[in-house]
Amino acid sequence: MPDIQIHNQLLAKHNLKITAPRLSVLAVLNSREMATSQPNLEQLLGKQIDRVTLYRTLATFEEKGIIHKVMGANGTSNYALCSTACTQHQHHDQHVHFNCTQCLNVYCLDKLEIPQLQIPDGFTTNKIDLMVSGVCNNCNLVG
Amino acid sequence: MPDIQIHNQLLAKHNLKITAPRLSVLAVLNSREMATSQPNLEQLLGKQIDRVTLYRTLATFEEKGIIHKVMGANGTSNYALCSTACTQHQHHDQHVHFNCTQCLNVYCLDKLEIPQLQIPDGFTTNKIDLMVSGVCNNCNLVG
DNA sequence: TTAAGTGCAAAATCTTTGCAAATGT
DNA sequence: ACATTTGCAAAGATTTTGCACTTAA
Repeated sequence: MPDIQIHNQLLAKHNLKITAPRLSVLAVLNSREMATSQPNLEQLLGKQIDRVTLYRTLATFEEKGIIHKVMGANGTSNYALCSTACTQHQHHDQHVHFNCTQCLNVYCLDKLEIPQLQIPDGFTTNKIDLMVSGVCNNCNLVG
Repeated sequence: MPDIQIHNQLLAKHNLKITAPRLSVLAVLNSREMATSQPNLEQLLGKQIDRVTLYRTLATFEEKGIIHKVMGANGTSNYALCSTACTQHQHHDQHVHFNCTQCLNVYCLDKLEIPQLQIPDGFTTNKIDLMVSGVCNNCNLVG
């Protein structure tokens, strides 16, 4: 099935109207195998979408569970398409992320599970983020 | 030894002049056993320090290795005094943090070590942040 | 004395809000 | 037709920069 149809269905499934800006955000995110920062998205989308609409689109998508937000080590938000396992109420994003300090890309290290932790009594856990910072594969090659 | 003397020495050790704003920042950070957000610091310091000076003070302290910055799950910066083990070039902050989604405080869970990870070939690791989000001790009692 | 540090004002960013026009269903 | 969504403009918030005045050493 072509991507465009998948995206149409995805929007329809969440009672969102199928509009050009939304489809272009999905297309860009789908084309990248890593989480993409907001400024980066803006650049990739060019004038296909207004800056404000991008903010609102990302917020809506996150609420609906279509994408999830990963915080970079520098405090910027990065966005990636959710796997089908994500729902509106529970994101399945429990793997390690890697934030390259040079290209700023955020990689999902799906292979690495987040280890079990012994949280102190009285504390309730909702989410665990494990972010490794350093230099990625690509940037190490380039030098 | 009284705190003020310790703080004087700390500043002197890093070739920083001993000034009122810097001492008040140290005093506040010292009085709190958890990492404190920038807006929170501003509030706690009141008009003891200009907002811009606070930004600059925190930046200087971080460079010198006097404090370290912990990113909250929502992307805001939180600051805490470094243990004596921190140097300018290497922060020893390799423990788990807990970010309460209600009071927004960031706790250092010193007891919990960050587990060893098998990072993929070609990637270089500089820093590992493990942030648990949820509801803390206190807020669970009140809530 | 003098280099470092501070505070104010102002610029540059980043993010949100209000509202009229456009658009999908 | 009508509620949703968009884009612009403008407000708000956050962070940085410039520069003259102050202060620690």
